[in-house]
Amino acid sequence: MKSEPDVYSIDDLIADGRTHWDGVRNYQARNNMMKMAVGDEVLYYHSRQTPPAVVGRAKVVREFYPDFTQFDEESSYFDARSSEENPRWQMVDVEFVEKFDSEISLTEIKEQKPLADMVLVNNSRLSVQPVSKKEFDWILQMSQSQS
DNA sequence: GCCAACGTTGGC
DNA sequence: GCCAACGTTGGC
Repeated sequence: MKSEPDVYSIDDLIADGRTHWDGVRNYQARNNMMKMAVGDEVLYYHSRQTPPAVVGRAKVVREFYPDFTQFDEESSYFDARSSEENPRWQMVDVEFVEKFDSEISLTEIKEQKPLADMVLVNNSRLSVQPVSKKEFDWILQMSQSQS
């Protein structure tokens, strides 16, 4: 899961303990969230920083339910085409697990041959994307060997 | 801050 | 249902 650190960083997640992942307004990203189950592990990625990087881990603690910001006219995430009866957008709740001692930059990830097929490497625009177990474990390993 | 890549919208 | 125009994301 990607977040712009200016908007909601992993330190914000540490402070909150857990949070609802509101504001996803892309169908592919939404569909990926709808596949998540309680207990699923999440890599936490900071986009739009230099360099962009995986900065830690979280886990899913509540499966998808309607994103309330879509009904809030005050919110920038408001969607007039959505209704409570027929919501377009969903969110999940995630809980903080770990902040890596050293960030795993996108540059380093791109250097790893076993990670060549990661969605992160091939479709940089998707904000919620699937990670295979192999990829997940590989990145976790990288974070442990760097610290 | 720029701009390529991608997603969405809407006219036809 | 195609595709041009537009808006957004995110790496650089």
